Parts: sequence; C-alpha cells; structure tokens
Amino acid sequence: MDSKLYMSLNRLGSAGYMTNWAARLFALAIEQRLKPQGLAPAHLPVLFALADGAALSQKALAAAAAVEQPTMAATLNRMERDGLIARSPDPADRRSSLVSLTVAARDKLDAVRQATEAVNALALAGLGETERAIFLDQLGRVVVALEQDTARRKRGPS
Amino acid sequence: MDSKLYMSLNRLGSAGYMTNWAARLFALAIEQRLKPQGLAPAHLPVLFALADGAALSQKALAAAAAVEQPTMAATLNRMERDGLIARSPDPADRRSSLVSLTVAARDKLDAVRQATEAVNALALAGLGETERAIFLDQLGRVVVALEQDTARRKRGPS
DNA sequence: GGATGTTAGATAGGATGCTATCTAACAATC
DNA sequence: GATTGTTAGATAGCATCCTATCTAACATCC
Repeated sequence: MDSKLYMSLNRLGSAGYMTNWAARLFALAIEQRLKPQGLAPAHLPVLFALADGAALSQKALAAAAAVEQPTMAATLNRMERDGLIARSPDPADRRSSLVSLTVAARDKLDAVRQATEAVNALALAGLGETERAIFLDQLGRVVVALEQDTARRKRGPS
Repeated sequence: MDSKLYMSLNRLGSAGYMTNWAARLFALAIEQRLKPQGLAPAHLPVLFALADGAALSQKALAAAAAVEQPTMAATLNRMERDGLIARSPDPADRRSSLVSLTVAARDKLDAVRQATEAVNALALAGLGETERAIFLDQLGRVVVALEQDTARRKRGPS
C-alpha cells in the first residue's frame, strides 16, 4: 500500500543508501587497482587538478575535490609523506603554499588514467551509451539539490 | 576530440567521483537532521533492520548494511555506548550476541523515517517520478557490477 | 571423541571525511 | 598607520570505512 514508507525501509529503494554503497564500491575498486602504485582514491582529485603541471593552493585543491580544508590538509600531508607532492611557499602570500606534483607522481599519471577509466567502464557496463549520460546527468542534479540544502543549512538552519 | 579521456579528467564526467560526492552530501544532510536525536547515518541500516523488534547477530547486521564485520562492530559499540542498542547472549551460540533496539531507540524511529524520507525527496526533487525509478535502477546495476568485480578480485586477483 | 576446519567477534592500524578552533598573515577603513 | 575584519592553514577530536589477525566456540569427520 504505502510504497513510500516501504521504500524508506528498503535499502534498495533508498537513494541515499544505494549511493553510499556504490561510492564505497567505487573507492574499493579504485583502491585495489592503485594500491600497487602507492596511490589511494582521495589522491585522484589532487592528481587530476595538478596533472597539467599547475601549482595550486590547498584551498584551491579542497574546492576542486569538494572536500573541507582540513580533509585536504590531511590528504596532502599523506601525499607529501609518500613523495607524491611538494609544497613551495607562495611568493604572493606568506600564509599559503603552492602544491605541485613530484616527478614520481607524474610518472604514475598514465596508470591512474587507465585505472579510473577501467573502473568507470566496469561500473557502467550494464548501462547503454545513452543511459550513462542520463545517469551522470541525474547524479549531477542530485548533487546540486543536496549542495543547495547543505548551503541553506549552513547559512541559517531555521 | 577524445571525449573519453577528457571525461576521465573531469569530475563531472566521472561516475566514481560524482557518486562519492553525492554520498557525502547525503550523509551530511541526514546527519544534520538526525544529530539532535543523537543519531548518525551509519545507525540507519541498524535501526531499520531491527525496527520490527527483531534481534539479529552482528554478522547479520553487517550483511544488512553491506559493511565489513569490524565496521559493524564499531558502529554497534557506539550505539551501545549511546544507549540505542542492547546485546544479549545468543542461547544457541556462545560466540554470538543478539542485538536489539532499546526503547529509547524505538522512540526515535518515527523521526528517523521522517528525516530519511525528507532527504530522499529533497535529493530527488529535480527528477520526475519516472526518472527516479530509472535512477535507482541504474544505481542498482552499478552496485551489482562493482560487487561482482570486488568478489572476483577477492577470490583470485589474477 | 579427538583432530581439523570453519565461523563469530574482538582488536590493531590506517585512510578519508566532518566540525570546531586557533594562529598568523593579509586587507580595508578611518 | 593602527584597528578591525577576513582568510590560509594547522590542529584536535570524532565517525565511518577498510584489511589483517587473533581467540574462542562451533561443526565435521575419521
């Protein structure tokens, strides 16, 4: 009868549950493929943002990865520890550092692209060409809707 | 030209990136609404699995939530600490405990259902009725594909 | 019925994510 | 140019995930 209530109790009918599940599986699949390279899923946005040789601030990288600043700080600390990135002082702002990829990281970029494309293709193998575009578009609309809610609640959780 | 390579470098074209982003936003939206109740996103699969008064083992709850056993153990420890669940010895197996909801947890179930339905509706507000079904179905197929890959790699990562 | 293998949980260790706060440096304004 | 407000990072503290291991209890099989 009340299919709405039923759905809320059924993980297969809950967009939040399914999205979380899919995200964990994506991370696992990427991790399994990149571990031999000494790389992890959270490195990807950083690697892609700096792949063209750019040097960006921590803040810019956090925005590119859509994570909070302390999260990016921790990720960059691990990447620096592992010899993937280097920080150099920003000549224009003494508070800031400019982050860039090391040669070692640059050498792994091809493997990274291959792994990400392989996982993407594998995950979407059950969808047709048109369906993939629809799926990504719908995901985008879900993100926009949730982003607006988050922003609204940060401004004034009335 | 090579739209495939381009997509792999563009977060908006990466199913993995978008799914991860959406999942974090879902968790945030749920968390903001359930924090006043002393509840968190990871509690939801447990609450729903035990909502009907059932008493399940840790293993069964891990399976219901699709997380590993140590993850469920930690979640249950926190829920026990916060007075949401109780563990009683399984009379049929001395290794195992049966987990059930406390009265305090049961009293929060209505608020939980309301919050999860609100977030679900909000996230999918930009999709039509038909699109939502398509979206959930596609998410399900993505999960199945990734699950198979994970299982394959666990058995024999040849 | 005892050896052998399996299974339920516990524990250790680490990555990724969040909020809340603090400092130091920049910017703006009078 | 000193006060005031803003912004970049650092840090603390915690939740949620994972893999890898260990123990104790069950189950099987000769």
